[in-house]
Formats: sequence, structure tokens, C-alpha cells
Amino acid sequence: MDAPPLTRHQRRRLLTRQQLIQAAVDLVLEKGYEAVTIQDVTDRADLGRGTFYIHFKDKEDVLWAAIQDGLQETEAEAHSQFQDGLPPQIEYYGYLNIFRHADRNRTLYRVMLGEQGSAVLTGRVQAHLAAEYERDLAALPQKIYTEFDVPTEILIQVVTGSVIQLVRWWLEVHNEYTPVQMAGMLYQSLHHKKPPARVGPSPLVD
Amino acid sequence: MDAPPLTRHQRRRLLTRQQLIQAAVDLVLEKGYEAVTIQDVTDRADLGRGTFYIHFKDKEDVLWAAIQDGLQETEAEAHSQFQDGLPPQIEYYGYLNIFRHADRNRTLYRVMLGEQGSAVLTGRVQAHLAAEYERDLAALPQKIYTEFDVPTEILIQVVTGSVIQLVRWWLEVHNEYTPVQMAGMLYQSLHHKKPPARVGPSPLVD
Amino acid sequence: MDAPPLTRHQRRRLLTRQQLIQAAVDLVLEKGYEAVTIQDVTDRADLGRGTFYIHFKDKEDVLWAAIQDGLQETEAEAHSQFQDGLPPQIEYYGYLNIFRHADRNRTLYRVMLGEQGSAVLTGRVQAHLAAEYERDLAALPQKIYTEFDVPTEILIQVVTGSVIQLVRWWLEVHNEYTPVQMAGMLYQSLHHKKPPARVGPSPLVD
Amino acid sequence: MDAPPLTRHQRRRLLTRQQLIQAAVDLVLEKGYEAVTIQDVTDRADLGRGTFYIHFKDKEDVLWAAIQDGLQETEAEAHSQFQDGLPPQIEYYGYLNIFRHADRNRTLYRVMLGEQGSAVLTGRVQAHLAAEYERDLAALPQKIYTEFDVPTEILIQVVTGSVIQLVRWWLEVHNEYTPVQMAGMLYQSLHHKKPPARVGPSPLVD
DNA sequence: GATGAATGAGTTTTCATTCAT
DNA sequence: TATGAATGAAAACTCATTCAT
Repeated sequence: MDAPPLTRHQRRRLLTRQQLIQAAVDLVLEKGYEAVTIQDVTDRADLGRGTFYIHFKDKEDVLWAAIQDGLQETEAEAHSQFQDGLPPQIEYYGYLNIFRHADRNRTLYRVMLGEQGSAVLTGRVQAHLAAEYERDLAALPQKIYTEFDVPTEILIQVVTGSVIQLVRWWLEVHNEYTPVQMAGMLYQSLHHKKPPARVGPSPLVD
Repeated sequence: MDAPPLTRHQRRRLLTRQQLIQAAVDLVLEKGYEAVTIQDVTDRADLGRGTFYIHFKDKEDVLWAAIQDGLQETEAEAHSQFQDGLPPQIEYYGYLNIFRHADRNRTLYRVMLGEQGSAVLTGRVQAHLAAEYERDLAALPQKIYTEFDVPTEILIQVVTGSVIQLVRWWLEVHNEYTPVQMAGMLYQSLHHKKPPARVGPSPLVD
Repeated sequence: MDAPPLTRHQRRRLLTRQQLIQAAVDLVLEKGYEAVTIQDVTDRADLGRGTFYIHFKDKEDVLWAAIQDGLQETEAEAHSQFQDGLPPQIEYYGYLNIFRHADRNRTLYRVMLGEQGSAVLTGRVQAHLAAEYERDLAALPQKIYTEFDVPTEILIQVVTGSVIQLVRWWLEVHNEYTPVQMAGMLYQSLHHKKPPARVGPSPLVD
Repeated sequence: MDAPPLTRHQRRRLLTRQQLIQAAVDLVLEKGYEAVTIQDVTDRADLGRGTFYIHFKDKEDVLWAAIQDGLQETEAEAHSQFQDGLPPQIEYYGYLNIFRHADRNRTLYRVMLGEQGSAVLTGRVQAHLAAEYERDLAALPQKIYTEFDVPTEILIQVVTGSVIQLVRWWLEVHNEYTPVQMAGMLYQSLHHKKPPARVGPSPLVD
């Protein structure tokens, strides 16, 4: 976990890569996935045409790189929060984590999930979330939702479908809801229970 | 509702149009929205290049035409069913109607909702469903879901997100669930109640 | 063998094709095979960029089309000459036929055989000549050259190698030899016999 | 002829150069002259991109260097053989020398003469052989071939064309002929005489 | 209305080459 | 000397669209 010492060459390479990713994400949000060309990206990043191909294969490749960075960060945050035991109503905190991360990375999330993005990439994000959710469910001691005999695979689709659509709507449509409110409303809608009361000063405050 | 008598010319024109729509939908499912070209479509439909432009403006235009036909048919079916009063658990029958129609138009629904389609078009489908759902909700005498103080706009996102994702999953992943089972499981997941028991021979049997 | 009546469309298509072939051959002679681009060709033929791809796959494709036309014509001429019996010293007339045709199609032959052309295409020409020569040898009543027990496959290489190199040299280097002289000298070199004397007015005069 | 003592630096430099030449020749045989890029060469030689330009100007430059090495070696061998007087049927030994050297450098010769190579380079090889042959002819006391009054310049083309085509064929097509057999058959074909009988143990045995 | 040859703008992609390390 | 990231010019190639028939 030590930060590996990077040569100047490597640092330069990494910077160029980040510039390309940033330019690609911004442009997709502005013009829509299909309308963005590789040339747009290199122009925006102020790099030579060929430089793109040193780092990425095509448009999908850059964006998937951007998305993976985002997903990884979300997960890392989630896992770091619950190192000493899971609270009841764990799902609520899962939702909250997603809304918070989306709030801090609005551009990326709109590209990941929105109409400006690519159906293929959104599909991959959904599949990724579904897999992660399934893993988390399997790790839980008590089974949730099972009172209704609905198979896990179905529940996963319902939850991921709801979450993704709600985040998309939240980021696209003008509204004043906070991440805490959004997570609470989603929790209520799906679980038919009040979300945990906010008590005292907390690291989870938004 | 009377079938208007068509001239030979009109019938020929309509046939050409249908051939283009069918070719476009099939090709999008096979190669993905982005990869399909107008030439692909006319080649598959066995028509001249220019013929396309007599009927449609561009790729999006044909597919949106296909989708609108599909959506219109789904709604027509739904509304014809409940002409003499709404049953309790009306939502269940709404879900069921969608799954049934999707079952009979698998290719079209996969193009409408799946990864092969276009994010823009799927977005429009979602917006369409959301608007329709909102209309239906407003028309209902009793408010549903309101016990939890979740605003309608949020509920609409949760429901449409769930429905779309579940239909998508159902059509893409191999599974043996029937439309009745799917609607039932979705109803349970969202409403936390058993779906209506199936009683006797019924026009709603799948 | 009737000339098929061509529609105006087909005639136009054929003309465009010929324009592309002519432009390609001329340009290869001027700049060399490798240096010629598709754009050069369409510019020279005064046609749109994309038109090329309606007719040909790539550079090699146009040139091979040109070459095949040339080879076909040479063969047709040869076969039309000897319809009523083969003269003695038949090889001489074969050589003569080639030099005459090359003389009338200097540009094409220089592209086919010369340094400006492509090694791949020249290889194909050689293979074509070799195959044709083998066919002709097999059809001859008396065997030639066999006094030395050199296998046919070897002789074919010696003859085609000599012919091609000699035609190439003749077309590239400034010299005043006529086709009849060239054929005579080649015949002497390979067969160690005087070529047939030229007697009286003859359709074979150059 | 003394081996000059090389510094460590010079030895390293020479090795790099040889690696580039070897990589270039191998790649041309594999993919064809046109398809090979400088990057292919440096990748295959496991060297940095820029290194190429320290040693060579371009693709043609490396290959011509390789070819010159080959030609020089062939000539050196030829001249070392006949230091104490020319045998009769000297041409036979010239042919044999070429086939032997080609046999020991099959890859290089296929690149030099074959379809995978460049028409320009093959042209240069032919010109080189022709010049050398002309020099050798001029040095001979007795004139050969002149019984037929064929000018030397023509004979040179016939001989070099035959030799090159025969070597090319021999290396490309599967066959079991030895260099001695090939030289003998070529000698018979061109000179219409038996090649010299092989007598006793000899340094010329293959 | 249907056809399909021709168009040429727009993109992707490759590659030789440079240059700071 | 060797490196390899970056460059950007140059080509290939595709495709939507037009238009004469």
C-alpha cells in the first residue's frame, strides 16, 4: 500500500491519461456520447491526435476507465465506513453512500447513467452494481426481504433499477433534495420503513 | 376504430415502411444501435438506398416509430381491459400488462430497453412510462403509497426504474419465469403484498 | 457473344470504372505504386472520394483489374492468330506477340513489370504467364527443349523470367529495337536458332 | 582482411545494428515489405523507437543494408574461388555460387527477390547483378554466346532474368533440388550444353 | 414511389519522426 | 547511445444524402 515512487516519465504519462479522461467525460456530458469524436477529446485535452491511441483503444475505453475509477472510489468509501460492524438498516447507508458520491461527482454520474451516456456503459454499471449488491447480500447474517419469497436475482434487479433511475432523475431534473433525503425516500419506497433517525453529530452528516 | 379502406398505393407504401421498421429493429438487436447504418437497413429490407428517406428522417426516426407503435399498443390493451371499473391492486394488472406485451414483442422491447438500443431512446421510453403512470395515479380515487410521505415524483422513478430494469433482465437473461410470475414478484417487491390470487378461467391467463 | 444491350446506368458505371483504372495506371507509372494514394486516383479521374470504393476494394484491386484486362487481350490476340495450325518455331511467335502487345500498351506493361509497380502484382503476372505457358506446352504435339532433360517446371521459370526481364528492360531503357528484333534476339538466346525469316507481306509485320 | 579490434562501444553498436537488420528481414518475409513499419522492427528487435534512426534513415535503408551485405558476401565467395585461373564453363560455376549462397541465406534471398519484397529493391538487385555480369563478361578472354549475334546488353537481361526467377521459384516452391542440380539445369537451359561432370571430392560439393 | 451511382464531408487510425531524459 | 511519450500530418474508409432516371 506504499505509494510507489514514480519516475518523471511515469508521472507525465499518468497526467496525460487523466487529462484525456477528464476531457472525455466533460465532452460526453456536453454533447452526448455519440456526438463526441476522438478528435474532440484530444483537442479539449490539448494533446496530439495520436496521443489518444497510446492510452486508450477508443471512446468506450476512456469512458469505461473513468467509470471504473468512480465505482472503485464509491466502493472504497462504503467499505471503509463499516469496518467495525454493520448497523441495522444497512441498506439505507448503502443508498446514502451512492447518493453522496454521486453528489460529489455529478458530471461522471450523469455520463455513467444518463441519456448523454452510452447504453452499453450504463448496462455495465448496472451489472457491476448488481454483482456487488449480490455479494453484499450473501455476506449479510440475516436475510432481508425474504418474507415475500421473491428470489434474490429479482430483488437485485428491482433495487438496482430503482437506485439508478432515481440517481439519474435526481441529477438531471432540477430539485432541492439532499442526499440524505433521497436515500431516505428510496429506503421508504422499497422497504416501507422509516429510515434511521439522524442522531447527534455524526460523520455521516451531509 | 373502423379499418379505413386503403388504396393499393397506400398499402404498398405501408408495406415498405413496415419492412424498414422491421429491418431496423432486427439489425439493432444484432449489431447494436450505433453500429447500424441506413445502408444496412435498406439492404436488409431489400430496398433502394434512397427509399429510406421517403419514409424516415434518420436512424432514430425509424426506431422511434417502431417504439411508438409498441407503446401505443400496450396502452390500448391496458385501457381496453378496465373499461368497467378498476380492480383493487390495480398496479399488479399494470405490471402484468407490460410483461405480457413484452413477451409478445421480445425483439422490440430488447431494442427499446436493452444495451443494444440507444440511451436516448430508452430515456424517452422511461419518460413516456413515467408520464403515463403519473396520469394514471392522478386519476385514481385513493392515493397509494402515500402512507410514507414519499412524493409522487420519487415514487414514479422507483416504479419505472424497477419495471424497466426487470423487463430488461427478464428478456436478456435466460430464465423460465412467466409474465404472471414476473408481475407477481415485482408487485411483492414494491408493495409488500401478495398479488391477487388467480381465480378460475380468466382472460388474463398467460 | 452478342454485345449485351447496356442500360444508361450500366454504361455510366462502366465509364466511371474505366476512368478509375486509367487514372490509377497513369499515376503508378508517374509516382510509383507505393506513392499513389486512393485520393490521387479519384482526383485524377475527377470523381468523388467515395466513388472509388463502389468499384474497387483498394489500390491493388484497381491495378489487378487493369492488368487482367491487358493479359486477356494479349492472349486473345495470340489465340486468334493461330487458328489454322501452328507454325514451326511457334515460340518465336509467342514472344513476338508479347513484345507487340507491350509496345502498344507501354504504360500498362511498365506498371505490370517495372520497378514502379508492385512486387506482388508482378509476381501474379509471372505466375499467370507461367501457367499459360505450361498449358500451351502441354498442348503442343512435339515436345520442345526436352533434348536436355530439363524438367518443364524449370524451363517455364527460365522462359518467363527472361521474357519479363527483357520486356521490362526494353520499355525502361532507351533503345531502338523493334518488337520483331526483340523477339528474334530472345529466340536466339534461348533456343540457339535463327528466328524464322520474314517473307513477303504478312499480317505479322510490325 | 585482418579483423580490426573493436571497442566495447563499437561492438554494442554493431550488435544493435544487426538486430535491426535481422528483425527487418524477418518481418518483411512474414508480412510483406509494405506492411512492415519502423515500429514493428524496433519492437521485434526489442529496442526503443528512436534507436532505429540512429542507425538507419528508413525502411528501405535497413533492407538495402541487409541486401548489400548479402551481395558482397556472394561476390567475395565467387572471387575467392577462381584466384588461380578460370575453368571452362565458367558460367556454370557462377550460377552454382549464387544458388549455394541463396541456399545458406534463404530468408534474405526471398526478401531480395520475392513477392514479399519491394519491386524497387529487387530492381536494384537485378541492376547490380547485371553490372557485375557485364564486368565479368568484359574480363573474359573468349566471347561467349556471340555466335548468335545477340548484343551483350540483351544477353545480360536474359541471364539475370532467368537466374533471378529461378532462384525465386526455387526458394518459394517446395522442391527437392540441390544447388548443384539447379545450376546444372539452368546451365543446360541457357547454354544447351551439359554442365561439367562432378569429379572426385571437391570443395564445390554441396 | 423506388432506385442506386455518385458525392465528399467527417472520422478514425496509423506511422514516421522528434526530443527531453 | 538508447529510450519511448508525444506529435500531427497523411491516408484510408465510411456513410448520410442527393439526384437523375
